[in-house]
Amino acid sequence: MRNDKMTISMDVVICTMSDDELKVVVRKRDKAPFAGRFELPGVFLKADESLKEGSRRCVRELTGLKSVYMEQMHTFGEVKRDSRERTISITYVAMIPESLLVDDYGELAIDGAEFVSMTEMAGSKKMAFDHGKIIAKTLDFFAAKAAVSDIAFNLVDEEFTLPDLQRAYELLLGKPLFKANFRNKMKNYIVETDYMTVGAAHRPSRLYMKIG
Amino acid sequence: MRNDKMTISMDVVICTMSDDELKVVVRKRDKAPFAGRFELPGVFLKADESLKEGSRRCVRELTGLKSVYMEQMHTFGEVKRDSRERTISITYVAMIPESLLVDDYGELAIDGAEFVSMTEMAGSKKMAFDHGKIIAKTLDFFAAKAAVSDIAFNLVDEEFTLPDLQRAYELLLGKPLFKANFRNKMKNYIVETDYMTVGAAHRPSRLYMKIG
DNA sequence: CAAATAGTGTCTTTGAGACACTATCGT
DNA sequence: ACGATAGTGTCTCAAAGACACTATTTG
Repeated sequence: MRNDKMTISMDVVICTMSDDELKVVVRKRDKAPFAGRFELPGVFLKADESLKEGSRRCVRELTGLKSVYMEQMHTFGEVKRDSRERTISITYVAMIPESLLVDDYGELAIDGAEFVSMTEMAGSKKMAFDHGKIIAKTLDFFAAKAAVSDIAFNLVDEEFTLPDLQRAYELLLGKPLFKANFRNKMKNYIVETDYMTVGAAHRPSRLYMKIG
Repeated sequence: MRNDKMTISMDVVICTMSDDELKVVVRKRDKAPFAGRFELPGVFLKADESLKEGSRRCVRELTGLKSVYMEQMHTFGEVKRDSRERTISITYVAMIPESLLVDDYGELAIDGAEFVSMTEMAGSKKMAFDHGKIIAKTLDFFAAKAAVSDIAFNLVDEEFTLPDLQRAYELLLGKPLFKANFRNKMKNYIVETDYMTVGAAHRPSRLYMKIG
């Protein structure tokens, strides 16, 4: 019986919401193959760590964050997806509120990494390897998942405004929602705090928190 | 940089509907570890085949069937899931109408394999390795998927009765459905044929086909 | 005041859920 | 006629979808 061993890469689609867009954290490759293109952050799985540990290590090494919402998304294994060597990519999705990723100037606070628009990179040749395909699949994953779960809450801070939460839902679902309907539905899952946003040139927005 | 290589096992949860239950095709192990327990059919992924090809090969070698509905489900990679050697299990789900699997006596027509109840094996210690956990996860996968897609059609023949299709939905969703409501909803996705079931000691049932 | 965004009231339409009934076979 | 399963009609209620309105801030 043949028993070919292979390299396992744990790649993570680290997503956040910024400038009314879904963004993903990427690095620019400086070596062949695909020099100059973007790649998803990834690590090689170690012999003594589980998939969850490996993907968490990837996020931790890059962002310094330890408790981040993560979920396994899909495993990619086309024979030639990496021209150098057969590599299986087990991909996880991470969702992080923007506030945890940016510095005081609103810039991504990770050396050698940057935010790029997910819709722009979905299926794009600007991404190295099959990473454009991975991002495209992530968008499908989001649309399916946001319709039946709470994942949108992972894109906002612990205290959030309803307009912000609605934007998160809309970006994940890929379609606009009616404000009044959205707010009615959310009523059951949130509680108001006593705080309001301040300083904007329009009516202030109340801050809410998630229930459960 | 470390780059540990690992063995990849493609394991397939081959499901069908039989005796008003979801059944999965398993083999009884005759060697340690877990001798005497059931295991899911699986193959080791070859260096020159994709994940899809590997999982299809598994199904083909076991059943002889070539065009079967299959979908990637989840990848399991706990360090000690196989005591002999670190093995990553990339699991696919296959759904096959019972008629394609059984002989003239209604018995599973595969040497050394048998049908067992999925609900009975979900999380059970009767399964080798973490295969009980894999089956449990498959049931969750089904419940989520059947609510938003047509996978249930994969459990019935090309021409099927509505009572049969409803049973498929109910088993996948894990809950009973109201007949009248179910039929109203299905109206848009099926067409009637001119044929009816015969011979049963009750009113005959019309055969339908899927649209699209 | 105007511009901009936050937030509410309410109508219509759709579909989920539920129940009761009728229909047609074999024995 | 009876037991069994197939199939239909219809009511209710909750949620989706849609629109129009009011409210509160800054400049």
